[in-house]
Amino acid sequence: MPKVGMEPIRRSALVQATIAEIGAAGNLEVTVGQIAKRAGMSTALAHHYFGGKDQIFLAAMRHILREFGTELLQALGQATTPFARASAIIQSSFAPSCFAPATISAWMTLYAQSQSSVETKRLLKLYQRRLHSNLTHALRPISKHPERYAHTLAALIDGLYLRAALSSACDPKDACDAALQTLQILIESDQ
Amino acid sequence: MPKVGMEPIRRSALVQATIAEIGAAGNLEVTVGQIAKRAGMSTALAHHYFGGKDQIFLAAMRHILREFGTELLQALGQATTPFARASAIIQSSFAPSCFAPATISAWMTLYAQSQSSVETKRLLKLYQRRLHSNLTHALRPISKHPERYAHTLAALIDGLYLRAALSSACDPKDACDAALQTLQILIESDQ
DNA sequence: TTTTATTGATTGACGAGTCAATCAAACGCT
DNA sequence: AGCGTTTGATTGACTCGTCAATCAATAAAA
Repeated sequence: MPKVGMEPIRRSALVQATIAEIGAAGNLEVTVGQIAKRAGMSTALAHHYFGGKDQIFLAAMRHILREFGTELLQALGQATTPFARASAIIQSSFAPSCFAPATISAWMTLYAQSQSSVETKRLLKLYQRRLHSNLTHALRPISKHPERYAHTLAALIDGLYLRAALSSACDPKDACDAALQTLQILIESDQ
Repeated sequence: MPKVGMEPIRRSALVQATIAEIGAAGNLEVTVGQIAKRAGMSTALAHHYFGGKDQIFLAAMRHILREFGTELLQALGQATTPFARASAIIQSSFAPSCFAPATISAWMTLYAQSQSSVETKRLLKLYQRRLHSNLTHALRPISKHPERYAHTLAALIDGLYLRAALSSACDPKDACDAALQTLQILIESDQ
């Protein structure tokens, strides 16, 4: 029953299916056919709307980044003190949604692909810049070295995420606590 | 000119070629044909010695891990104080050899692949366990929370490496300094 | 003559992207 | 309301390329 205005629906369905399929596979070895099937359409249609496999993957990456961005923004909105802002950034980074299998796989492939795809690298840098800038802004009123500590904390968040995501032994809660504690220590250290 | 005892030479050549090829491509989209060509032999021979593509990749990963391990061991041998040991671990993690394009790509694919390959995951966990245990051992005499700080520092190292490796803006030296400084702060914090 | 090294050629599978064709809604005209 | 036309949606079938893996054959040491 072909109706008009299918494009946004189809695109969104494909993005969702891509994320789900990446999550199920654990890596990028996912065919357009699989994605299209999960999204309930033919491969030809997927190509019709996205042009190619790369475009589909990039759209999925962008979707995840955007979702994370809005979540973070919301958390920041509720924070009143600078310290609360920094805490909110950390807590958002370890929110349950960041640990859905599909999200983890997407992040890992984002890192891996950024070596060979300029557009992927651009996306990754965008995320890193935002995180850094948010942290710097939060730390400025309460630290003597906002830039430097922002860099350290950003890296710490990424590293803790990596460990929590990849080793089932270590859970998100612990990672979050470790980051928060380090924030505390860093701030106390330059009183 | 078929001689006897070619196996170790061929295997080593293939591992080298694999790393070089991964580095050139920036990801795992590398064919057995490319690897074999670079190593100066036919694809059939590569299969003959390794059995399959996966085995070749795993051998390359193991090689990188082993190389890193010996480098670290050597640095640790020259350290006399506990603090020097911790510093040595950090400095080894940011040694120039860790930033060769091929090594970076291999690390990233290691993370990405660990989601879908149990053997790769095993390798990654091995590295993480070693790093953690080395750090704990170094920190025990100089910190009240060796385990906890080891975890934090290990994550910090990974995170800083990630950023230094992926963004050309931020170089290994800065990353190393940031880690060393954080080590200092952590230790001072529980005096 | 047995074992090891070596490869060219081949196979079989898989997957991205294309195309021509179909179908139905919307649109415009009378 | 009736009728042709355009436009977007949709797909099955197909092409073309790639690549992992295999095999049979050759060559030279041992």
